Amino acid sequence: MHNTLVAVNESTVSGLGRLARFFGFSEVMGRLYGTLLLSPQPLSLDDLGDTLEISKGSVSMNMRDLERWGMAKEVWMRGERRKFYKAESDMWQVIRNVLGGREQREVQLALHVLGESIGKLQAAESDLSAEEQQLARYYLDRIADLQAFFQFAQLALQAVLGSDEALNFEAVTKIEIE
Amino acid sequence: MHNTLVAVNESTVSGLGRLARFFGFSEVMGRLYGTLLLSPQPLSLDDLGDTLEISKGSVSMNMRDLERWGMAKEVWMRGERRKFYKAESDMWQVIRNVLGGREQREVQLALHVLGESIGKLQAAESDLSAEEQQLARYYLDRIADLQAFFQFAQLALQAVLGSDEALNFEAVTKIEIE
DNA sequence: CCCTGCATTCAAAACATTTTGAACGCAGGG
DNA sequence: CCCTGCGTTCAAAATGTTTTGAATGCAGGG
Repeated sequence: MHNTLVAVNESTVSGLGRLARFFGFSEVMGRLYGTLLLSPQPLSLDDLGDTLEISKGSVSMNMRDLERWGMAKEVWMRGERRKFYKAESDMWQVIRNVLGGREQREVQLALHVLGESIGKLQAAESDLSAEEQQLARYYLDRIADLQAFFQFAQLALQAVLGSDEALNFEAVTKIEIE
Repeated sequence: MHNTLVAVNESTVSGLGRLARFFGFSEVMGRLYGTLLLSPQPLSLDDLGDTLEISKGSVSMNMRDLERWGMAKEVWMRGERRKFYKAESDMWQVIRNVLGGREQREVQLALHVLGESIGKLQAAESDLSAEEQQLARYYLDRIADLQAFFQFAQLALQAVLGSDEALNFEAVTKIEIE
């Protein structure tokens, strides 16, 4: 195949590997996604393993993750016993999958823990010495800052996730940070 | 110290450790930041090492990173030979430091590489067989999608970074994704 | 009901990252 | 000019993660 096509393919695949790492996925996942994205035809697990020079086992496991995240889909090829995959090429869909799954969970967990901490500190107030009360107030201030950050993140996520086709930033234009 | 204060401290510190991992930093960085954030007084390297039960070397290296990212600052304590640190408690400042440094670099690098790929494909077009030309067009479509994603990310980053005190999402309300 | 061609699993190996602590360097005090 | 107390460095060790490939499972064809 032509030089240029190979070079562009490689730099795109490794760029997507990099992007995957950046988002906390494995690099191989990104490379598999890139390979599928640049293939007009669906590819089998063997195709993918041969192209990227990784073992069957690794392909299998990483493809499972790609499917879990909605980044690739199985395609049935008539007359074929093997599994074939194609990339989910709607970027915004992929982004929504990731944000709506992992990131949203993180934010909600954080807000839950912070809320609990505030509750505990308020409930314990009468048990505390004067010195401890002062520290408790200090903690409450810091925790309120963290809470504001995560609340903002939650609103931003909802703005992205709340739309069907496109992102809707108008929903967050109202947010004010003092 | 009171039970509740200890518990809240621990859950906040480990939550910030988790958040740090999430953003691609080391967990210890997050824990150091959390410890400083919840301390009304600046802390020395030894204080930090004792509190978190990590070695001097690790404290030293991680604090260097925290400083590099503008998450902690050195504080001069009169009559003290040791270094003391306090957390940068303005969350939005911290966020801008991280987004403006690491993330922005990533996005710009990606846009650069994608632009180069497009250029190469266009320049090579006349060298390609009919079949290769078809593939090149396919590549150009996929790459244009990636480009749109990163351009969007760039605009979003600029909206966050362009403001002094607060975030300004109005700057991105105009963006349309088809 | 066996055989074949795949996909999946998982323990071990390879690899990568983080942590440690001993050695070193440096500044300030005496 | 040495001594002390601290910070930093860095190679080795500990730990964590990813990859591999042999074993296993499973479905469909004959």
